[in-house]
Amino acid sequence: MADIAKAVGVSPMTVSRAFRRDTSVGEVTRRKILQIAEEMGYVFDSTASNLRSQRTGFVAITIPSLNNSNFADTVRGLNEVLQAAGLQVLLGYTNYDVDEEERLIEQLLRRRPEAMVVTGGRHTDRARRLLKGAGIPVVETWDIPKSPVGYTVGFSNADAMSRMVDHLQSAGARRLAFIGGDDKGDTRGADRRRGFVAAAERLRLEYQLISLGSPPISMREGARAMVEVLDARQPVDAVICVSDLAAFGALTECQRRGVSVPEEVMIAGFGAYDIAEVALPGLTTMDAHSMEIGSRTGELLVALLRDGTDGAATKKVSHIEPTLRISGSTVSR
Amino acid sequence: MADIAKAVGVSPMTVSRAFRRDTSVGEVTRRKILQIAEEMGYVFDSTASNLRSQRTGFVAITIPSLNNSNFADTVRGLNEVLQAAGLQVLLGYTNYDVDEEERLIEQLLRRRPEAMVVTGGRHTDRARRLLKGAGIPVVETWDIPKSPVGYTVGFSNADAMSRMVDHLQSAGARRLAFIGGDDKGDTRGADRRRGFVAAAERLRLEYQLISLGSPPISMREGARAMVEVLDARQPVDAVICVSDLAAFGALTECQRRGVSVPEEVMIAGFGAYDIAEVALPGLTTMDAHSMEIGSRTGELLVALLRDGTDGAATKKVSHIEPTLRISGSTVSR
DNA sequence: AAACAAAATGTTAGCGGTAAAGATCAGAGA
DNA sequence: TCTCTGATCTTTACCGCTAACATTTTGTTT
Repeated sequence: MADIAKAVGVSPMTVSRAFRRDTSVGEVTRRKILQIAEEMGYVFDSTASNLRSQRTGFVAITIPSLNNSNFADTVRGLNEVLQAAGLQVLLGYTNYDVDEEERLIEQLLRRRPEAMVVTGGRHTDRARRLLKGAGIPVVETWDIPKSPVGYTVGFSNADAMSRMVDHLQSAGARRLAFIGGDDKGDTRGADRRRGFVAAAERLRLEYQLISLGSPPISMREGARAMVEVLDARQPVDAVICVSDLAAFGALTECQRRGVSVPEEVMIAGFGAYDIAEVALPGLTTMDAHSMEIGSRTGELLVALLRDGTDGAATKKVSHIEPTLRISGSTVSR
Repeated sequence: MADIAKAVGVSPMTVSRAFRRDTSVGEVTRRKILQIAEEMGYVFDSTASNLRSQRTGFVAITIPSLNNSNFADTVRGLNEVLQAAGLQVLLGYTNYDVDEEERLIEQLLRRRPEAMVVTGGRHTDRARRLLKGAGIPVVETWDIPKSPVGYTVGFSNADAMSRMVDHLQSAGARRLAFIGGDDKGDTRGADRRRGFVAAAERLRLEYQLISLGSPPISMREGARAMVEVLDARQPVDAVICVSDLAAFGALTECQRRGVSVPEEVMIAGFGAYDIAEVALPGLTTMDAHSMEIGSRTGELLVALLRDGTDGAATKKVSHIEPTLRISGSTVSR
């Protein structure tokens, strides 16, 4: 900046101002400064700016896995809003592990983000302490924790699954199976299972639980679990899967065996992946509005960072109600 | 740090040292410093460290879309390697637009990343200038550009598609169709089409090109394109799609109409998405090793950043040969 | 005990921007 | 003509850490 200042014949401070929109610099001067800067191949150095102004323009987010298109959609929704507002997303990847999450949160806080987004409501004590002590807005997504750290943008996985069971019951299913991962790490999956069990008992339906390995659950594993279900002694009327990927795997396994869906067995998924719409028959699923979770979080943060935390118009909890999408895999036309 | 130094009774420099592993601090002192820091709720400030040491630990990457699971896999592979090496990925999202890419590259360079990864080999002149002038390792991925900016980790999309055409010809196809997006932005898609056309002409096969809208191409659009193909006057033996998603859409459209695959029409995709393996019949596809592109890029960068650019053992171009995965959609069992 | 090497710690001076407050200047109004 | 105001620009100091170099402490050898 000093070099540019010398070349243009102004003070470095004026050059600094020229690179920001909000400040008062003569239009002629600004243009000349930017032009000379471009000619000199100068690229503004945010690291210095960040330090002095104590503002980084970072928003950090931790997600379990980028592999999962639901979370990828959330990141996409978030990034779209934040990138437009000039904020840079810092992405961290916990691999469904709360200890890894804690490490990651600390790493990310060192970068002095202006806000922090985490997936889910379960964290280590130290992670909670770090988040609370950071003095920045914190948003927990994809869940409605009992005792949230800060803001929440999400829904109840248990309730959503409960509604799915209601649907299957009204579609005529009496004997159910739930295909999901183990409890370790994936709280959302575990919540869905809880919701399933609660609803099945409430409605006095027979049910069984098929547990796969650790998440993320893929299509192949869904197919593998369906083998187990179909080979079991007691028959089932409907299978609910933690995700549409598993559900699609289950569906193909049925087709491979000539088991007709939904006549002999109904199949439901979760997440409204593309595959649910395109599969034949279409998969009944619960649309959690993954992308909207991200964009709503982004909008919340942009508002908070613009107006300050004391802005009146900020609810602590944004509920995003999942939408049940009924399709051919649970209802025959 | 000054506060901690006072509390422990050492100089701030020693505190600074205690937070880094490489430096010489007495084991007792270090432990005490870290303990007091934890008690005081201190979180290391990277922004200051970055400025003074002129090292940020950032690696920036631009990708067309996070929506596309191939690119998401690449980011995952990259992030896994870099996160393990203590580097933080800065993600930017170009939306298949070179002007947006240019803006993004400038934004990212302001953060002073230590390396930059871009997708594809087509950039604006200014973007090339920025990349070359940044004085950091640059890697272009998912392509083998004629005049690369720096390093390359990728493959020839045209050659890969050409091999796919060879396969279909040897499987008996004589009349082909190619389903892809328009040329704007998606160079990889355009390259695949070029490869298709070249191979079809080399083998003297009849062919037609079906163009969809702008990328990313989804399953639904694949189905829509297949309608066009099946309704057309001239029949085809085989359809090649730019991606497995479109191919799966095309497959379901065939099933909806009772057109048997591969007997009446063969279908091939690209990208080795999960769906290719699980679909019934399985989709013949070209595995571009998306995740390996990311992890290889990560390893290259870690090596470069450790040993410096002048390290002898660094080839400029890493070719990752795609693997043809033949499945039921092009060969009947 | 002297001599020396290695390990541990301290001192000084920035890294490249910008907050805060002050200085200058052109044009408007009295 | 003079004051005043807002726009434009400058001065000064410092953000929180660490490179580079200086110094002290500890341990080892003869």
